[in-house]
Amino acid sequence: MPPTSQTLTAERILEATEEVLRRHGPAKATVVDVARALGVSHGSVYRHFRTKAALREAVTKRWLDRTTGVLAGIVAAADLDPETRVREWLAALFAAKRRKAFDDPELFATYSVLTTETAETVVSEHLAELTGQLTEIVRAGVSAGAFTADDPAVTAGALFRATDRFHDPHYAREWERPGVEAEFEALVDLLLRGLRARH
Amino acid sequence: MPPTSQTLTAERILEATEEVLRRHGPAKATVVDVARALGVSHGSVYRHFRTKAALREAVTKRWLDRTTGVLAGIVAAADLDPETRVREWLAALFAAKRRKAFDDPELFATYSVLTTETAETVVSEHLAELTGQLTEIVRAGVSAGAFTADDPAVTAGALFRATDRFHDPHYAREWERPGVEAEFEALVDLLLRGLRARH
DNA sequence: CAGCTGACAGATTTCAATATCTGTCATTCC
DNA sequence: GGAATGACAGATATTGAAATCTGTCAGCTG
Repeated sequence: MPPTSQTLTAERILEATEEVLRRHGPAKATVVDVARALGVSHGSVYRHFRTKAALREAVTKRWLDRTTGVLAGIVAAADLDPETRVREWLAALFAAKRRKAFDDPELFATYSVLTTETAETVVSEHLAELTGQLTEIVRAGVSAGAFTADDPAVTAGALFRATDRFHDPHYAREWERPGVEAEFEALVDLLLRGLRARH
Repeated sequence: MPPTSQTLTAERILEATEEVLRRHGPAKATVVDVARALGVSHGSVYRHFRTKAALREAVTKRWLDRTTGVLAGIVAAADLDPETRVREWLAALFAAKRRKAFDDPELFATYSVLTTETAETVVSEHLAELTGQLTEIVRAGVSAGAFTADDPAVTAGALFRATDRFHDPHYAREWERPGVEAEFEALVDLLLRGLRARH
């Protein structure tokens, strides 16, 4: 490992951590490994992250935030009609998760483990942000008269939970089974029928 | 342990196995323990179950079937209107799972582990039976003109998956959080709106 | 003097020897 | 003779000693 004599930043540590996690998996990735990969002593890593848990938490948050970013675009697309936006947002969420799980199964498994062991707050903030985005879309649909929803936040929560199977990593194995696409479509159809305002 | 000199049946072995699992948990429950509890040699257990896996599978099936039995009653109640039947069936499923998880958390955890390690077929047959029951109710609702559903089996599948969070043991921790009841109601309301036939 | 190092104590993990368990089957028992 | 036993081989789990890791901090370095 080259001693890469740049200044040591939190960002560089996170990159190295991700690399170490990819190489060794969550069980065997150590702070010493991360330090070695950066060509520094492990004491230096502790200057930027108080504990190993904090480091893992930060790298997990980074990973989760990447997905959030992708979806933000659909929330912003206010020109589309409400139904299409809900449909596309849910489809994009499913597609994003599935792509991650399929493209690099080991890294996905690694982060699945991290999300279960990491502080509750990181994950629940991630989920809160996602349902927040969905609430935004539902609210716009209600304003436009396309949807019926007493409380958009509650309804968005229901939509999000109803589609758990298609974004919760716990179900990742199911995502490659044939027919999932159809199951997803059938569920979203049902949900959108329930969401539609009666004329 | 008294040597209980009754004839050794598969049923008695299953009862003893459940007891041993309750006492020792899934990781430490051995066939030798089961035999000891029955006052027989472990060779006798192997006369009734070819492998330890088969024994665990049988005891798991027994446990799953108990839930299925409870719900069958609601399917049979053809006098209720379709919406009420769907609502009550889903509520009964949630209630049954939640009761099991709450009344005896350790045994519930034990069986949660067993269902993940046990042969895929036992669990998927259980799920198939449940969605079968739900299909029955949806089909009756369509016949009565109360529901719209191109294919009742597909729709029932969507309903079942949409409510995963409220019956999949993986989410058991969520079931004691305050507000779950409301979340459940909101979701079922949304689903029933989607299911209703347009007049 | 701000950032980094490396030695250190206590916690955790690894590893190999030991003990227990699974599954079989020749023999015993009723 | 049908059911149960218990000794056995190979597989799996447990244990405790040694190695590694986490987190701290006094001191070095540029």
